[in-house]
Amino acid sequence: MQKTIPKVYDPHAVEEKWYQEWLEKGYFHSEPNPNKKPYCIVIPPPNVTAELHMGHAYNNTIQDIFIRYHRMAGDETLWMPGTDHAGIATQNVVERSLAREEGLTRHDLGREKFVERVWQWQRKYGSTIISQLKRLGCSCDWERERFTMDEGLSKAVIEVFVRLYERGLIYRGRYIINWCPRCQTALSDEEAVHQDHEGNLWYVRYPIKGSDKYVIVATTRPETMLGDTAVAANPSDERHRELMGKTAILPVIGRELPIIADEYVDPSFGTGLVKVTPAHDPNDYLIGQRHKLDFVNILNEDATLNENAGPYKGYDRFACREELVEQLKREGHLEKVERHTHAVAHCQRCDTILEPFLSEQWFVKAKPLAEPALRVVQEGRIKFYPERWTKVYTTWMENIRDWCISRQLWWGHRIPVYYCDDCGHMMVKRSAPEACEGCSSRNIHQDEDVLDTWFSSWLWPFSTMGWPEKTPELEYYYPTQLLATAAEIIFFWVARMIMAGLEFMGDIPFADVYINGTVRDEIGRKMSKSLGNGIDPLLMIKKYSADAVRFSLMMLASEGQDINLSESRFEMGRNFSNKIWNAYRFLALNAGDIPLDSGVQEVAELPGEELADAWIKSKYYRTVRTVTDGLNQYRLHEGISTVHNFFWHDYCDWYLELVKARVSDEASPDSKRAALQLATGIMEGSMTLLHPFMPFITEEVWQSLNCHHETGSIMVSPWPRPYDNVIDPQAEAQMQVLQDTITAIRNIRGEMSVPPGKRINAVLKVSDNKTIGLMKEYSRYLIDLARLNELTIAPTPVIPKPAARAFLPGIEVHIPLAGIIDIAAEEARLKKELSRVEAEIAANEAKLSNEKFVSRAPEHVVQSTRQKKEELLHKAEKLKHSLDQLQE
RNA sequence: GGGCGGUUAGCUCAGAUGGCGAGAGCGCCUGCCUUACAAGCAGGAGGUCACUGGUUCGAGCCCAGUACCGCCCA
Repeated sequence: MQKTIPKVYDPHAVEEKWYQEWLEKGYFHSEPNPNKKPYCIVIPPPNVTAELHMGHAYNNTIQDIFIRYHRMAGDETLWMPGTDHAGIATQNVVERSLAREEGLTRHDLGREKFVERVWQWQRKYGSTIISQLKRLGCSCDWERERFTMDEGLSKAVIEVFVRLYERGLIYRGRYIINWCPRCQTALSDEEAVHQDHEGNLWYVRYPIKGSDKYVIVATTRPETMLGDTAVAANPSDERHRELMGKTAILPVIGRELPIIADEYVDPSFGTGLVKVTPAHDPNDYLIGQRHKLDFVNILNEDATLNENAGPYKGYDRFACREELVEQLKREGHLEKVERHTHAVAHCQRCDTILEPFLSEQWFVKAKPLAEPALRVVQEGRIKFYPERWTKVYTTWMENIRDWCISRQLWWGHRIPVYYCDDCGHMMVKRSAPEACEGCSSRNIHQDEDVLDTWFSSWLWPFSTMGWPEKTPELEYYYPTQLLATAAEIIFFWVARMIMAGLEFMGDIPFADVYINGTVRDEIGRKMSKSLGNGIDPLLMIKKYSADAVRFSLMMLASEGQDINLSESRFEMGRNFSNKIWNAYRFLALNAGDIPLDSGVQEVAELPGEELADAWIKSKYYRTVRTVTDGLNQYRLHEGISTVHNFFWHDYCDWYLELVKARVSDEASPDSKRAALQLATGIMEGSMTLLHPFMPFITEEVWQSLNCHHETGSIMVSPWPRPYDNVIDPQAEAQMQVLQDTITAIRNIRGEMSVPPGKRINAVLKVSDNKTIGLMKEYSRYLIDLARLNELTIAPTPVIPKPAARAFLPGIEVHIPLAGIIDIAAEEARLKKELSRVEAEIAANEAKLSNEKFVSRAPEHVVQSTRQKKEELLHKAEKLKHSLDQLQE
């Protein structure tokens, strides 16, 4: 015992130390290696502005587990990391700091200087989340870190834009898009977040021209009436048939509105008559096109009203609504107001209410790209885990709409389109043209807009590997094996990567998609900044260790289910770390200088003469099998909970307890060495199985164990091979008999309040000779773990009286403790057991007396029911007899 | 309105292809600083598996419907 090992595991220095070591040794780095099978995951690139939250911690732990597992399993494993330039989010952050610190807007600086500021910001803060991922233990290949605005990735973006344009899949057009008046940019449909709002439904009277009658239209956004250019009803709606072809007069403005018939109108909504505002509603826009209506835009880009709004010019949209409703009421145009809940689109980034806005934007024609992307999923070439997300994906793909990709921002990839100032000619080019192709003018300007950030991240699985160049990386790692991400970006990202992969690489980007659940707070609410209910993973890592955070998250998460989290959950991981540490401490303290290098790699080959040895090996290889299968089938929770259970309960509670006697000072050096060798081998194997989940403590323990380590690190050591032939049902059954006997004695001790330190006598009446042999051979197990003094094992021993008794199949346990037994307690204990047994007998009898059960249930089920009933009857008899004896 | 998930011990959750005495961790009760670990050890209490029908010899699990909670889409 040379060294002092602290009783409590201290993770802080350990985690720091090993991460550095791994980095220095280059274990995270991968190079194409034709001798090995590639295994590659591309990280869902976090926003450069992001700070690590629990969702990141969860998602990246999952990825790291698969990466570490496959690296150990012998694959050439690459985890490709990087960050995303996050156009709107990043521009917002920099604009805010500019305003706060210098009182400037981006317009004060001008585009070029502003973009330079963003780059400065990115260089300064962009690595925050990367260093946080390192703290979590992520084994990404940092030498390959990428950023969506890198030169190479930017080149890929331009290339893709040009190719799609040339294929006719990118077009510019004037359509209704989602407009954020605060960010002052267009957004894609996916960036418009719908929330239910308690609003009103205003019923407004529009006079009919040349009559004293009026029509009543219902609207949730009365201010848009200023842009109305028609009134419409469903052609099948009898109520309004005679109105068709007439003209209504728009109040306030006085514009004449044709009354038209259109299938789109829902007769059950409001009065069955709707106002049509083609420039401010996507459905009305389509009606407008069908009926060749006027498109009257009434809004400025900041959502104030423009000159088309007549008297309301210059009003904010909401002030206008209020005033306008007042005016309608005053002038008798307001029929009634109803409460009405409806979905309102908000900006995903800033939560501002969006406006459907008519403007000129760039779009990707989605259908031709979606068709093959739909097919590869339907054909099972790409699989979703859990499987149910397949339907979410296919439904979206089947109803896909064109993708608005232009953004009125400065931070991002600028659209590679150039216009001649003289002749207006438009050119789509990989690099800026010198002169106009049409008129040779040199007065050329580039499109002001940038591209949606997702227009670069949809290329991520191959742009990070050097596309459009033909690189060895693409050749070797593409398609990748796994994408692990959250459900909310299936549409934004997963679906589009599949489209891009097929279009530009001619192959799927990944084979499996693992969709992890959402991390929620303890009462099931999504963690969010505004609710302030988030738990900071970095803080948790400081308090409980990265291993504990990873372990606890995985213990809580079954496949794809959401997890409700509270800080106390991390104690689970901390406690388990401490358990591991102390098991190690036990071995180290006992081994001292004894070299434990057995010269063999596999636990299966380690000698072990005793039943417990065969048993623990058997349990260990069951665990290897379950964990390995679990990892291969994306059942992480099953994997980690199996090792946890094995290590804590089989290994620590039983095996190490049994080993204690074999390593005591009285034991022979040989037996001590053999026992420690196997105990250490199992420990080592357990660390290996745990390593993907808890990389740090497993490395620390593995390095500290006094045995062979030619690989230099657990993270590059081989994953345990399953040895199903070492799984030994007989040893397990025999051990189970001993364990049950020990537990029965412990139960009596507990119920009788016998102090743990006090040794007691036990008499075992065992009917079967084989079992007698077993129990005699391993009587030490009983004596040590049940804390016995004298132990009698015989077919017909002298049965002591009074005694506490327990009955197992073929075994009677008698604890003769005259004077210590509490007769009343024993009676209560036996009665309780008897009533439980009797209830069970009744249940089994009911089954067996059912003819259909006997005739239709499989033979082995009937058999085991019969046998169970027999055993229980026998036991009940014994219990009754014991109760009678107590009276004596 | 359409789709999906959830409802199992006080709390948070496991329970492939229906055959258990329905499990775990935390919490609770009892006894223990038993020389690896009190972040621990031993023992124990606690559940009509949301509800209603159905299929089946047999349902927590399969089918239909209902209720509540949550998410996605329109």
